[in-house]
Amino acid sequence: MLLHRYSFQREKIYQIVRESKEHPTAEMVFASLKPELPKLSLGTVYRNLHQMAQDGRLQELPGPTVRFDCNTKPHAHFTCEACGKVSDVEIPYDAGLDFLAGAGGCQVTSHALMFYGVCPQCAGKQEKKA
Amino acid sequence: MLLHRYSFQREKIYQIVRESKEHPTAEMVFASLKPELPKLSLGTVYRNLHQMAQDGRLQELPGPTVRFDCNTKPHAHFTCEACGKVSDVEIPYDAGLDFLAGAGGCQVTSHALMFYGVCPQCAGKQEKKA
DNA sequence: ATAATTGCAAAACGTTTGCAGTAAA
DNA sequence: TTTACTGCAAACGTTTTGCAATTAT
Repeated sequence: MLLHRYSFQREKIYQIVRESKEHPTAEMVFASLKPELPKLSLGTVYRNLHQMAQDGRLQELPGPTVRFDCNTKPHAHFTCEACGKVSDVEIPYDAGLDFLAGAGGCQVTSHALMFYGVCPQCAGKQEKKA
Repeated sequence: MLLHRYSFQREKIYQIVRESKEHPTAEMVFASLKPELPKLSLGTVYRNLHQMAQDGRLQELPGPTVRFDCNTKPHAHFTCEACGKVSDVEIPYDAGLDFLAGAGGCQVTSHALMFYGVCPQCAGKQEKKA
C-alpha cells in the first residue's frame, strides 16, 4: 500500500460520495453501487473510503457511524435528530478556535463542529401531527 | 421506565462517572465497578448511562465509542489522537453558533465541539523519540 | 401486587482483517 | 513479475435486546 494503483471500484466509490449530497456512510455507498457492481464487496468500500480519507481526498465525519464528505475543507455540519440526515452548515470554519483550545498545552490540529436539531422537512411533519 | 425507582447500581455508576475525570466509556465504568460489584452486568451499565443521559443527569459525548460526562453544561472537548484521552477544553460554549447555524432553516438545539491533536504528555514522548 | 431493574446470554450493528485469487504497473 | 487491490467470509468491538428472576415501591 506504499503506492496506489488505479482501481475502478475506488473511482466509482469516490464518484458516489461526490454526487451524493447527504454525506453518505460506507453502507450507503455500497447500496448505491451494488446494482451497478453486483460483485462489489463492503470491505472494499470501507478500505477505499478510509484510504481516500487518509490521502486527503475525502473527509471523515466522526460519529456513531462514520460519514464521508468530498469537501475536504474543514466546515461545520448539521445532524437532524428526526431523520438522521447530515448537511453542511454555512458558517465559516474558525481556525482561531484551535488556537484558543491550545491554551491548555495541547497541540490542536483540527476540530469537528456538529450541530443537532430538526431539519425544515421534519419540522413540517411534526407541525402536522400537533 | 415511566417512573424511575432507586437503584444501587445506577448510583454507583453515576459516582464513577462523577469521580473520574477522563469522560469514561461504558466499558471503563464497568471495569471500575467490577471488582466491587462482581455480579454487575455490562448491559446494566449501558442501560443506566443511557437513562441518565436522557434524564439530563449526564452528558453523552458522541464519537466512535460514546463517552460520558457528569458536567451536563455544554462545553467543548479535546481528544488526544495518540493516547485517546478526552479532556475538557476551557473555551466558552458559544450559543450564538446555534443561532448562526439555524440560518438555513434548521431548528438547532445544541452542538458538539471536539478538538483533535496531541496532549502535552504524548507530545513529550514523541519529542524523546526524535 | 405492580412494574422497574437486574444479570445473563444472544443478537445486532458498524467496521476490520486474513486469505487466496485478480489485475494494474 | 511484482504487489496493490479485490471478493468473500470470519472476526472484532461496541451497543442493544429478550427473558426470567429480583427488588423497590
